[in-house]
Amino acid sequence: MAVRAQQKERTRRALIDAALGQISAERGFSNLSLREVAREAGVAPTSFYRHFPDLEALGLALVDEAGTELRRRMREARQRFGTEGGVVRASVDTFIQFLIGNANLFYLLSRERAVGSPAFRRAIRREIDHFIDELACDLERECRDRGILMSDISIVAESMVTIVFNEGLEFIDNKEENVQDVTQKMVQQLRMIALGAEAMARREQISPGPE
Amino acid sequence: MAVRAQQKERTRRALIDAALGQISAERGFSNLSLREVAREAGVAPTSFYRHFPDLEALGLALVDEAGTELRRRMREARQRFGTEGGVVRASVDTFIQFLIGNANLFYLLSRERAVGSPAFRRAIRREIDHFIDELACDLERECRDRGILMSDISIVAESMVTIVFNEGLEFIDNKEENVQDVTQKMVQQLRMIALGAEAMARREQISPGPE
DNA sequence: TGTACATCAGTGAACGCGCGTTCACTGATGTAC
DNA sequence: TGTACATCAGTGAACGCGCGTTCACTGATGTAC
Repeated sequence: MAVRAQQKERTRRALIDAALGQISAERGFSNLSLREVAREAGVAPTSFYRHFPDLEALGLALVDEAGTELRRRMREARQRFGTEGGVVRASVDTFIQFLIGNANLFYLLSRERAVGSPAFRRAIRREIDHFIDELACDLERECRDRGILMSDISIVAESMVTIVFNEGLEFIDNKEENVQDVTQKMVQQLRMIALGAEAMARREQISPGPE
Repeated sequence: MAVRAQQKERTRRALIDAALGQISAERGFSNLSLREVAREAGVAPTSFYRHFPDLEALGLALVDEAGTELRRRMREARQRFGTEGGVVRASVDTFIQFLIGNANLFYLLSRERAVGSPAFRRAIRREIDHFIDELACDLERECRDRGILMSDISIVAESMVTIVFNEGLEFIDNKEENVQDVTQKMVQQLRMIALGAEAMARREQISPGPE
């Protein structure tokens, strides 16, 4: 059973990698063709069906891979961090490394979030929500450790992720920008949000009721 | 010369409207087909070429229309505003009205920003930059009027637009969310950024040099 | 106003092409005894 | 260990389809005199 299963897995990977390799600034996932993917993977078009019922299923596999890989990187970063500055800076650095090394996985999570079949969009949204939750969790811990009060941490995390995804997309789109500048710009925007959240918490402490 | 030019313009509009009408949550601009657009517009496929050299040219026309329409709306809002709260709230309301009434134009400006030909992406980026600049201008005036100090207004404006585009995209994707909730969420996030920018300006006043 | 010619938006037929999907088949791998 | 059968990943031929694009043409509108 081992040999056959291994070979099957190898072909599956080849299909996934082929699809991933064909995504670019010009072509989104929805522009891929089954035949082209199979060709790139070095198998007959019909072989595709031994692994996925259709292209959408492959898309879901790609989204899963993208989310898993991004989360893995961030988890690593979290272990490194503590020694070299706040969560925010460490996370931004890791994130930028991710999008440089895995531009196409990142495309999948950011650009394709709002186009395609409902299942596809839902899958991406789930990955992003995951990502936001983990950031919120880190932020909460950081605030507790440093005695900072912040308002609505989950919204703060959401804003931060939005900013970082957007800036990241812009970065891999214009190759001329350099890493330091993007990092700095992201950090500045995130700091602004963090400061805003603290200011908001302070206000709420003074007058807790709205209006 | 009048009749012929009018008829030509009518057909051109029909093509533009047909293309716009075929954009949806499931299909981006890059998934449109020339024949389908022509069919929807009620002309022969070959007629398309009397108006645009290819689909990309039509895409550029759509982007132009989207940007122009959005700017027109915001300009109107700016005249209304002053009586009923800050720029931020007025802008958010107008923006939400725009994306409800022109979901497909909004799709074009937000979702398609990072996919397609370089010229296409550049055109969209230009429209968004326009939008950011106008917001920055409003913010600057508002700050001056109310004696508020803010750091890096153009970055503030950029963050705000990013947040609002992203939240807007999420909103038209999940129809179940209601307008008040989205408005409130957007305003909260924008307020956080504004407060953060003020806090940053205060810090810079105290210790002007970085590091 | 009438006439002769020019322009040009819209057309239908035709092209070659790549697509997704089906089907029956092959042959290596796996399993039972 | 050897044999007979089952499984199943990968295949090549074939299908019908919609696509983008070309071409020569039509006939209404526009222009010059």
